[in-house]
Amino acid sequence: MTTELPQGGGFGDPAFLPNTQQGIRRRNLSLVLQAITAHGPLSRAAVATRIGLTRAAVSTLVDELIRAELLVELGPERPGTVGRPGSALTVGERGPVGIGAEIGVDHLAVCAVDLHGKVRARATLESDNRGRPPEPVLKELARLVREVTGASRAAGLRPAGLAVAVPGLVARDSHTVVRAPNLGWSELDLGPFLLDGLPLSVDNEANLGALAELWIGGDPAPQDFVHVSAEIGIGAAVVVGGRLLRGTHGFAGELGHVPVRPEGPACPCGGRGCLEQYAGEEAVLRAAGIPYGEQGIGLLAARAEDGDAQARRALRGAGSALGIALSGAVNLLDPQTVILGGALSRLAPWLLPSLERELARRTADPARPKGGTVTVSRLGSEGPLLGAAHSVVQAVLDDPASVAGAVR
Amino acid sequence: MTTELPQGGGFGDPAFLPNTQQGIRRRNLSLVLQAITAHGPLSRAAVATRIGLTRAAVSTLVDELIRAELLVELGPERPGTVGRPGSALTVGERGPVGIGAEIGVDHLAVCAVDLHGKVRARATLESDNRGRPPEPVLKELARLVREVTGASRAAGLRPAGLAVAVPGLVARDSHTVVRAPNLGWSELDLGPFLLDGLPLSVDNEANLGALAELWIGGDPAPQDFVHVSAEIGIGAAVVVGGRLLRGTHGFAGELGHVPVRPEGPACPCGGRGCLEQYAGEEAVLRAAGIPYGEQGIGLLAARAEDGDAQARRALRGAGSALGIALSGAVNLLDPQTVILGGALSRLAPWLLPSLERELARRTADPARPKGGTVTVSRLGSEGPLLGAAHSVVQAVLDDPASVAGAVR
DNA sequence: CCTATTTCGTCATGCCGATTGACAAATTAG
DNA sequence: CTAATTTGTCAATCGGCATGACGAAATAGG
Repeated sequence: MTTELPQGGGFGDPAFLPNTQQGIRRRNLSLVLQAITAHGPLSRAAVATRIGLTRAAVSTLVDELIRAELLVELGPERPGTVGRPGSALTVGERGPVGIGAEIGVDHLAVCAVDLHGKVRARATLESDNRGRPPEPVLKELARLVREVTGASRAAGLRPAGLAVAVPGLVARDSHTVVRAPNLGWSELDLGPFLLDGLPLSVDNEANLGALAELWIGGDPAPQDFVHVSAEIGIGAAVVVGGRLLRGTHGFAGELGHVPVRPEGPACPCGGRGCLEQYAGEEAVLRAAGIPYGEQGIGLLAARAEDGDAQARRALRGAGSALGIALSGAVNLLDPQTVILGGALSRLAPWLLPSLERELARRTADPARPKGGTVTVSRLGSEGPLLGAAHSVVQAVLDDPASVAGAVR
Repeated sequence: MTTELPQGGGFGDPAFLPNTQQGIRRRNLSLVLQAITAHGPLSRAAVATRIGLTRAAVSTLVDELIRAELLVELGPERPGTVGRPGSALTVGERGPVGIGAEIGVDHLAVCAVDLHGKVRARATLESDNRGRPPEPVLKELARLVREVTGASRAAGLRPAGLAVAVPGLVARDSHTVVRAPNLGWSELDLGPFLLDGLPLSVDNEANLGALAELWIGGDPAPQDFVHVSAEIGIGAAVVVGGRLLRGTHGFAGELGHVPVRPEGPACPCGGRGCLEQYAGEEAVLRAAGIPYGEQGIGLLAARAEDGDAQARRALRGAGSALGIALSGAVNLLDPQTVILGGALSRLAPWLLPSLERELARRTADPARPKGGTVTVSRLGSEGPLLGAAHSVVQAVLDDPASVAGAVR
């Protein structure tokens, strides 16, 4: 029998540490490192007051993190106030990096992100992966990963883990893709292809895209939001208190099947009038008079930009439907913001007016300050890839001892 | 400047403890106590393996908790296996109690709950509080509180705090009722009336009702659920990972204004076709041919029980609308269960069939095991009162040191 | 019945790690 | 230039968990 508390799995879900001496030490290392990554260069004294420890205690923790190359000393701060200026600490340029990978329907991408959140290396490969057998795709991806890890190591960086974003459902705490309809994959264990020494985690791309918003989406990054993307169907990811809500069975975020008009057209899911029937890729393209296919969304964006009335009408309709569905979510969750990500960020200019109108009038509670604001992701289609890499970085921040390893 | 981490407010939200030696001690005391309250009588060894500490460490923690009268030793366990049997520990009968109070539109109630979750004392007063000025109501409530605390002390119990459930909106981390439409109160600070030595917290009754389900609702209690109640409007409380989701502005759970039919009847909130227009008290009573008034719900339940066709039809319709709105929530959140609480639990027999039908067909994802199950609260209208008392108990469990105080 | 085995609770000891208090260093205020 | 303030570090201390051994209390097996 082991502990009863929530056992973290995958990256980004901090593992449970018992309150033993070593556990405390590890947590304190994490607190110091997180304080410094989150709030720019800080002195030891500033860290100490922030996390509630004494300066002396922080000093020893910082020493350990410096030895592990996770922190570097920048030297004396600009003295602004009375007293001896502190010595600024920041995360190292030569420490660990997280490797993120993305398997898209028409591309493969890999990147390395350091503790600063900066992309330090990347590799991309255009290739139509729809219906292709998994083996060659994964071999190509493995090659890209080796390329990026090689470049990272050459730059003095240490890859700390690999996270893969997949357009499909992934079994919790496993490397197995349960089903990825757009790729035509199912029940596929990625471990054999990608496990070469690096810790591996696999997750859904919508989840990772949302986590990217949480970690690098804004300044300050929102902690409670609904992130809507439309890569496969219409997915939403709900982040509450800085934590991704995955749902009891891992199916949270099925915004596409929220009812918009209860007696609307039948949906393959068994319901009627689901959001996907109004704002799904297929429905919108049909309304815009564009054949359903590979380049549909790009074509739609181009036509809307050109002022094509039919395309714009289609997007207005989709925006209204999204607004209706999201007003339910906003009423229920009262999030800080709603973020349009993925392909939706490109279409946002034409979706937003009708979306915001519906949302505003349906969430105008007498006591509510104002209807939740809608923002457009700055990350766009980069979200899942960056989120994957950052999930590895986050795992390092959550437990620096695991990567500092046997450093003295 | 103090710490940056989430600072708990009110009961039930564990305060942040820094990772100092004392902080560890306090957390470990809490872990020991929580393990024992949650999982029946346990031996020291069982607790140790559960929380990941050594038996020796647990021994000292248990000693401290016994000195504080929070734990008692029951003596040797029934030996079932080889080895010396452990000494069973359980929470004391003579320790602290949480005092819960409820201000309803037609009654006042106060109770005392011990660490076992048992009600040890209670006092109730029927009185129509609609539109009554707050002062006399609160004076009566204060009298009931004194009655219950007095009875508790006489029984050797120590009241550890007072939590008040109010049918309205409460400002976060304050004692101030922002507005309680059914009572006709607004901007009222309860502190002056109820602060007599006991720590006070005030919260919305729907929130406390949901927390009651979390703490004493079932065996095992669900950790992720949507709790629907219909005391003022139609409120829902979302519990995720054992934590109540309050929303950025504290307005989470406004299920009543989730759109059911986007072009339906106008709602005072500014939207159209909100759930309240179909399943709100006023709408249902009108559909059932019952005048809107004090005893409306009771009358409705009675008629439905008698087989009144119009009443049953009204409830069927409300059930469908609830099912549609909830299917949105279930698709988005993938909760373990949906709980019908408060007044809805009385009406459940006639709401459930249509509700479950809508819910099942709209959440039948190919990959989803089954549509979320709907359960009816066992607590019924007792939920908020019990939840209030339990929120105090929970605060004790979260930081026993705070109440153990200067014990040796 | 008696012994070996297993598990429990406790004790003395040790060690890890945070706290305490003091100090030199580096800055601003006056 | 002095006083005041803040920083980082050091030595000493102390709190608190780990370790290992012990007696106690049960079962298993001959």
